[in-house]
Amino acid sequence: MVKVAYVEDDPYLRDFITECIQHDKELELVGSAGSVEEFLEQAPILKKPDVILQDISLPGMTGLEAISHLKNMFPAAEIIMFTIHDDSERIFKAFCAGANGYLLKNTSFPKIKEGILQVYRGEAAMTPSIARKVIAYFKPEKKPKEELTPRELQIVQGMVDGLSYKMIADKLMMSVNTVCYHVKNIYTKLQVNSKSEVVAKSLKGSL
Amino acid sequence: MVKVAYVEDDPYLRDFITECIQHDKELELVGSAGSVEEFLEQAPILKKPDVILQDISLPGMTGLEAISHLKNMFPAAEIIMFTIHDDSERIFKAFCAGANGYLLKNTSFPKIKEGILQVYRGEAAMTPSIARKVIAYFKPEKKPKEELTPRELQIVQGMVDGLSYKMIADKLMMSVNTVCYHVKNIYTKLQVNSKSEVVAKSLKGSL
DNA sequence: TAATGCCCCACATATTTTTGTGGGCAGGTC
DNA sequence: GACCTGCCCACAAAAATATGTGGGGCATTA
Repeated sequence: MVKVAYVEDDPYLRDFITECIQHDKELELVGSAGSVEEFLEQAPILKKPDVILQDISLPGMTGLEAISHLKNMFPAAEIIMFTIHDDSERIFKAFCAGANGYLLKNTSFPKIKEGILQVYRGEAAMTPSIARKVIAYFKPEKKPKEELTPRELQIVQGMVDGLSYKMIADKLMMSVNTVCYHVKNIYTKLQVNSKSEVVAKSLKGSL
Repeated sequence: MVKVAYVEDDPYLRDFITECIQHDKELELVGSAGSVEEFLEQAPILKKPDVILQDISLPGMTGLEAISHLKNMFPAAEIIMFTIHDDSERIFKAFCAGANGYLLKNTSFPKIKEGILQVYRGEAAMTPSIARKVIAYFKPEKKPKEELTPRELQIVQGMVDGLSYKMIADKLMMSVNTVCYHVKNIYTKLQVNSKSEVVAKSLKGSL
């Protein structure tokens, strides 16, 4: 039996989901609250949940803010965000904060259960359209208007690696003067004025 | 009918999956090959696939290398990687290269079909254990053994923003000498020797 | 009290980076 | 041929960075 807790301020939805959980042979409802504060109050007397289904829009503390508190109170519990919000910012914040699931509220209960079992098994659970946004994060940004030449890209890589011009020169078998020559062209193309700006731009923009 | 193509060198698996596709009322097999090269040869005479199921380990060109070629040949097609490989490097590369699905080979055909329909709808499809690895990417790395002080963090932010020491000094209302003082401490704590290394470390490690 | 950590500042010097000028070569295009 | 692009190199000088030394103040802790 997977022990599940659920934090949700909409009483109708909370009743519906808790009923479904209680009637499921593989799940056990161990807690339910209309706000994070209420749930954290109950926490000391609850069986420890394996999985917490966590709404985001709540009175008082938001579901996102709740994550670190929940992780403190129940270190072993998996957290699934359950919400109408599908913006990348919230998705990103939830996963960074420690959630391992993110389901939209139009998800059927069988799919919710599937997600609960997935995170319980150490996997992740996402509504497919959320997954799409997650992997969009990895897609390279549009290239700068003026592309860097192969040699320039090598210089940039040396910068990112923390090498001085002398070290880049040694590595690429050229003179320090040639490094300076390429650096100047790179600065013009990227519209920057310092080495650290190149590094920052490179690491942020996937050159 | 969703038009599906499948590239797979294992003939038994290819036969099994193609048979399943051919017998499914919602899917239409429009192509099948034992290697990328073979598939690209057939391409001009194929109906354009909506979804390409793409193995990674292949004779000749790998499935990862194939992605850009496939995107060129079939710009509108969605690509699902279908493979035994579950390492983060291949996952990362596949999504960066343009895939929107990544399913492991132990996935049942009904789940494969579900993934095909998901990407066809503009969503993403991932085996849940793959999804876990994807969101692990967002988890903050462990903090450095020695934490930076509040003032040091402000200096680091100035570096990341591409500011010179003089500009950081102006912004934080201190002298350039004080900036140098803090920079020196930062370098010792982070075990680096240059500004660009701090920037790189900061952007890679979520200080 | 002393020790420690954080913050602040000055000065000095060596090294590195930034920017400008000048020169050359090779390959491709018109 | 002339022109463009990319690559290579040198020299010069100003600015920025890196590193060392010395000094001070304040708060906390033993």
